[in-house]
Amino acid sequence: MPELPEVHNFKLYFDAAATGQTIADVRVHDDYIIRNLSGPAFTDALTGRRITGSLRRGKYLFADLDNGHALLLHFGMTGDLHLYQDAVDRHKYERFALHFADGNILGFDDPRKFARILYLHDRDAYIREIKLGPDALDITRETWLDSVRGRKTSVKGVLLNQSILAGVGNLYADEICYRTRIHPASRISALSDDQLLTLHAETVAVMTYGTENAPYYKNYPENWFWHVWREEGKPGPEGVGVVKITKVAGRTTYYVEGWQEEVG
DNA sequence: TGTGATGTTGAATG
DNA sequence: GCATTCAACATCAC
Repeated sequence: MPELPEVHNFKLYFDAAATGQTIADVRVHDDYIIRNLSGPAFTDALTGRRITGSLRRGKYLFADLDNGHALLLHFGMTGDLHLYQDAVDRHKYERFALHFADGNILGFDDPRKFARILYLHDRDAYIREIKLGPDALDITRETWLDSVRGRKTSVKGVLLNQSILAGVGNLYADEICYRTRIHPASRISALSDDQLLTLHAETVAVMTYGTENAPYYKNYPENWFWHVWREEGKPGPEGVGVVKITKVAGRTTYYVEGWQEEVG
């Protein structure tokens, strides 16, 4: 689920469910995903706190607390939020839940346990520490060009690098490459400035479209590239080219041979 | 039964 | 120190 648009959706859900709420209790069922505190310490740190707001940057969602600290929610591959009132509605893979003073319960579900939950004393210091790049919705052309120049990796390797820009994941990266007709395995250094700017513009456009219209990947329009064209050897969209599956930057990658030309 | 999965990290290498 | 690559993480679903 969670690339930038999905996490944007989580933020909307979180704000409606949690902002302004006071945490009356925290129930931890499995503290594996809480990376810097034990379950009991996590409960101690959060109990009594009020949630004052949230900040999304890339795929990272930070909940701000009334003591100036913050709670990081990173959803990994399978993280999800679930608001409910009755304990019987708890989801099977809930790992912990915030119990609010008004009786509502916000569960954090994560079957695969790749999520990362951290209690942070200083949210901004943490963002600097992990060198999280500018949000993919906001990155300027100048910043993009500056941070991409001199790199030797693939186009897809750049798009997935959260220090260069935050928020693009594996599926959107393929979509962006398809739309720009750039082969994902092309060396970024082999692209012209025009191509780099096209890549930037399409990245922002796809992320913007996603946040506004398709916050959940299964709801994408039928003509979105990777959503439909996921079979090796199939003709590409509108009969152009042939769908190929390969690995780029360590991730399964779909592209259309004859439509996206590899350079460099 | 085996394989792959929307992500990140830390170790290894250049 | 920086850039890059890649296995590892834990578990489920097909």
